[in-house]
Amino acid sequence: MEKLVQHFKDHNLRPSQQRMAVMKYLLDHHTHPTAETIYAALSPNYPTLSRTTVYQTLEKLYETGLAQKIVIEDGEMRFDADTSDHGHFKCVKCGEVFDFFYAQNHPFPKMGGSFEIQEKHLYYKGFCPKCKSA
Amino acid sequence: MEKLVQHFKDHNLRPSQQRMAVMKYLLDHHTHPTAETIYAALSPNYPTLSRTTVYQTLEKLYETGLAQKIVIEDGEMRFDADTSDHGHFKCVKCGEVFDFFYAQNHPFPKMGGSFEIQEKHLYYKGFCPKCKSA
DNA sequence: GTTATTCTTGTAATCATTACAGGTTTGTAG
DNA sequence: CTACAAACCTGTAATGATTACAAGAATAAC
Repeated sequence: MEKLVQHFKDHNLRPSQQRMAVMKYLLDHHTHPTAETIYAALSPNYPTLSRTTVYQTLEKLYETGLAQKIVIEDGEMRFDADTSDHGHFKCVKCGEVFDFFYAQNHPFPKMGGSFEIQEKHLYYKGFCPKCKSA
Repeated sequence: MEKLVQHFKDHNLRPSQQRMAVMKYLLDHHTHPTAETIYAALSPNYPTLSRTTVYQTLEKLYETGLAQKIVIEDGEMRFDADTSDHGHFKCVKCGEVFDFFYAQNHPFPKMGGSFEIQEKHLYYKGFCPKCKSA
């Protein structure tokens, strides 16, 4: 937790209640939540919390590298505090998003020319085990 | 073109002027356009064309396998008539989306458990050669 | 303690996409 | 050829996630 506070300070961000709460939620729930989900979850404990704050906080977390944005469906931006190299699987039936991991040195297609890659995203869509058998 | 007409008929879809025009646009322009882009491009030639028709048509093309949906940024659904296995690179500066291809047998991470994968999406974000040098 | 900066809040605006209802075209069967 | 039904297209209105904005609150610096 101290590392979190320090990370915020290193980026000229204050470790406010709201920011810490959002970040803690992301660290505790590896469910790739949307801003709305986080807002709904925190709202009871932070009655004055604003949706806008959640959105702004998530954007800051993304900008400073504490979280990654996951865009699989249009109009549904999810966030993940695990910024390590991994992929996502979204079940088209239940909507749940699963992580899947691979070797650090897994070979990914290279790009010809002088493209400068900053982010790499890999995701699958289909049926999760539970929905497949149902 | 006859194949197109046949494909439509095979899926109980009529090869209407509008559908053919949208499909032709996708085949002629490998720029991963959005519905709005296509609408703007076709509108002059089809003055009565409706945005809704473009949206509905693209959805049909997706459903019948004539096109794929590309979601990289939230709120920006793009379409690609090339449904073969390939990745996309989006330049964060100019916004252009580039294709990149890889071997058919390129190894992709497998998923443990009994997940049923229907779609695979790989994309990168960064600077394209032009924007990088600028 | 005062002042400036950063944060948070709530409401209003945006904008891509979808829902809907009515009119139009196309295919089919007599 | 005619009429009915199904599929289509259109325009407007609604939706819903996200962002803009302005004002008040908290925090840091001096």
